[in-house]
Amino acid sequence: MTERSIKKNMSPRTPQQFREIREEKMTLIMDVALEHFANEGYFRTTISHIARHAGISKGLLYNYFDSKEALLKAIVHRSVNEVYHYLDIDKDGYLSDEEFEFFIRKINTMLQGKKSFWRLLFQLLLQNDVREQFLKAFPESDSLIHPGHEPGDTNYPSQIMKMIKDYFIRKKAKTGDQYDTDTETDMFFITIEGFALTSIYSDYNIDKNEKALNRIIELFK
Amino acid sequence: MTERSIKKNMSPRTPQQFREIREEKMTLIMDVALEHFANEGYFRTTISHIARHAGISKGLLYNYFDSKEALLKAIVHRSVNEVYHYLDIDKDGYLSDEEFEFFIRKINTMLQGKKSFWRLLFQLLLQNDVREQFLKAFPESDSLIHPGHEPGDTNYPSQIMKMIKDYFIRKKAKTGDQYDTDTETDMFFITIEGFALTSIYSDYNIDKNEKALNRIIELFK
Amino acid sequence: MTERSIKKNMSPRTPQQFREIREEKMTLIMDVALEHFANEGYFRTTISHIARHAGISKGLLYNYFDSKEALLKAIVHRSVNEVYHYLDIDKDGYLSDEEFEFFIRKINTMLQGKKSFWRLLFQLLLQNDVREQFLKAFPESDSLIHPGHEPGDTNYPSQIMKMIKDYFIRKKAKTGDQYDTDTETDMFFITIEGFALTSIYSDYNIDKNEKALNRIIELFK
Amino acid sequence: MTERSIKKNMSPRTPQQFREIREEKMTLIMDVALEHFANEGYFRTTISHIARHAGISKGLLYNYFDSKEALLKAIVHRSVNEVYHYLDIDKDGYLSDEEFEFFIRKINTMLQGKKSFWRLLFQLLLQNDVREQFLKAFPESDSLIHPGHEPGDTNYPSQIMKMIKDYFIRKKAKTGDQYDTDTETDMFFITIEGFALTSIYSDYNIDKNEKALNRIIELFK
DNA sequence: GATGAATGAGTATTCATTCAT
DNA sequence: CATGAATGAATACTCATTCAT
Repeated sequence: MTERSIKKNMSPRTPQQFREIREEKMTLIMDVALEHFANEGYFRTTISHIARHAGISKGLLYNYFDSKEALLKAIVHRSVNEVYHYLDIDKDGYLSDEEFEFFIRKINTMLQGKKSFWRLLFQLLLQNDVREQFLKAFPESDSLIHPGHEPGDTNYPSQIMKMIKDYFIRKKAKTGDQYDTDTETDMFFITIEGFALTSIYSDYNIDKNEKALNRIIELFK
Repeated sequence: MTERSIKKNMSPRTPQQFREIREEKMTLIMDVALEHFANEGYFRTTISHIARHAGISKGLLYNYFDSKEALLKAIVHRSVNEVYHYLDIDKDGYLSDEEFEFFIRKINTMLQGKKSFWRLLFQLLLQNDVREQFLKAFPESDSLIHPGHEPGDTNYPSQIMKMIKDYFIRKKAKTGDQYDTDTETDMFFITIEGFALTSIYSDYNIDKNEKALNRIIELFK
Repeated sequence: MTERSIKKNMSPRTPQQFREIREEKMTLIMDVALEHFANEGYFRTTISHIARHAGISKGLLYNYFDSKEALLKAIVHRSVNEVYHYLDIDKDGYLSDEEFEFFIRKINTMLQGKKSFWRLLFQLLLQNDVREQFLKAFPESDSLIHPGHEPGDTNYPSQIMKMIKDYFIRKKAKTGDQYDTDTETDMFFITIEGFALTSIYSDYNIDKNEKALNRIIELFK
Repeated sequence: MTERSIKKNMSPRTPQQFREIREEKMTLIMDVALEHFANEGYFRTTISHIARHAGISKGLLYNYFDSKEALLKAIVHRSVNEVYHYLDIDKDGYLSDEEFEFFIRKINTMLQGKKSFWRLLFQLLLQNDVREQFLKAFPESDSLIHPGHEPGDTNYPSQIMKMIKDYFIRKKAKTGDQYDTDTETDMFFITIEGFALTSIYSDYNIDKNEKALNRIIELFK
């Protein structure tokens, strides 16, 4: 009995098992990479570093991802999709009055649970050329991140932007408030962005976060 | 008398002239570098690239700055000092009611005039380790950038934070508003940050900016 | 069965194999580097040069050694350890009369076999600052290289120094010679050093070397 | 009266004064350079460093010396000439019995007074290729440094070597000692070299030096 | 699937030397 | 005579990526 035949006798993995191993490893790699990309920056993080911290070899990493950039894109894709799914944006694109507060709280939960990702995303988007590429790859994410960069934003009303704007139009009609709906929509995004930026630091105070969140709801609901 | 014979006056440059040359070149280099660091990111910007765009040799750049990182630090130092000076924070540390609106508009002017710098600074500060170094180097800048990382902010009341808080305390006393002053201060910083982040993109709409600015003043004044 | 199908056995290298490859390559690099460092000097020897002569890429060299200086240090460490081991200094630290001649001949053998290393070491140690570092790294080697820098050598009697001194004390007692033992020890080291310096040139005459060696034994035995 | 005419009125330097200034500066530069070359090594010492420590500009240094290598050569030339002159070798090339002890003491004085130079020279000569160049430039210095590298040294009997050998021939004839004159000459050079190497460190003990010196005289006189 | 040795193109950095003033 | 800004060729070092096993 050769050594080889011994190996043959060990219960071979099923295709299903292979797929599971693959996905587990990919997730592991992406998690480790995200953490380092976010904390030390994409360029300062080396593939060797990621592989070592993930407990695998560089070669294997390249078995899963074609390149460092592909890894980055996979991470962004994954998280953006999660965000979309989580925010339920595709569903009906309508934000009822009852849903508004819930929506804001959802955003907060999302931020808290994925601080690293947001830190990374902000870093990337602040580089003009990366940002352009990103917007091409995720045209829908535009207003998720920054509202109205396009000169004349009515031309590119992304779904989420439209959803919020509709909310403020209805609110104005109902309450008789005198604000300009476009500006109010912008203010809402500005506030959310400021809130996001402030809260994605690991050492940010959780109490302050909650209080600010309540205040935001108070202001815009 | 030919131009050549004029040149023949071989009197050496005075120390003053040398100083001027130095400062001019350093400013040039820093300006060029900032632009590239901000748009393409620190790591993707090469020293060769900076030198070429500044119209000098790589060697000369190293005559003025010890390393790429030293160049980055010099840029940050310069700009932070300018900001401090511009915002006049050291002067009296007191923000009268009349000054409040003026202060916000000043912030806006500052942002518009130094978009590249702010884009760079945000990128850097989003990296946790860089941010720690920065806070060590500019302890006072703490709340200028992000308020309240310290658990219990009463322990580290930076001057600008204190100045704004005092403003809201007085406002509350005067108007009888029922807000929590700490939270209102935080909200102010959150809003300013969101506003900053939104407005530092080169393609950001100037009209929207002005409207948002007015709304912010309306909300907090 | 073609050669190709044999190769198709894709079993990965074992850790043992990896270790062997590593050690072989490190030895190769160090050998090549030593030769060039010794002959052309540390600074005039470029990493590219070493890599080319070792038949590897620069990158690989840096896979094994962190820097050019680390490579130099590794070489020195390796050789010094070999010398220590070869001279058997740690063993009993006692030099019997019978062993004395053998000891001198051993030194000669060691010099002849590692001329490059000694040429390099002498070069390095002649630089005061390098020498200080070296003495910190190898405190025991002190008298191996140069005896008596310390004012009052009784305070720092390194093992080899002590061993030789003891020999001359015994010799004096036995023969009734009237020399000062400290001075005789110094003279021995001085002579050995002069002998070493003279014999480490590749073109040095082997006959003269043998004659001088015999004369040294005659003088000090 | 223009500024220029004022300068004109200041007593202009005479050609003689110019020459003196020139020589003073050159000496200063060479002294500073030698010190650094010896302590930190030729390659680690930069021109900027030398200029700064000499209190002059780099440009001026190049006014005096064509290149870094030219500076090194000038230093070596100067010192070798001084050594020759000091040892009085050209004079008659004859070393009487009375002169022998004086000669050895002279060597010692020379070593003590120019430690840096000797440290530098040893460093240079230990590099095989530099050594070759040196021997071409100073053929006479050969035996000053190392005796008998040439295969069959009778072919290249340098003056100093011959002088010493003659001394030992006479000594043998007079005393009836049974040594081989060639070997004794070699041993003398070996001992002097070892003595030199040991004593050129700044921290070498002066007492030990004196004792060793006396012992050498005792041994070879 | 898994490993880490090996590559090489790229990048920061150094420093002797030149030159306008 | 004197300065130090300016150059550019050389060199150390990095790191994504490939590949044999």
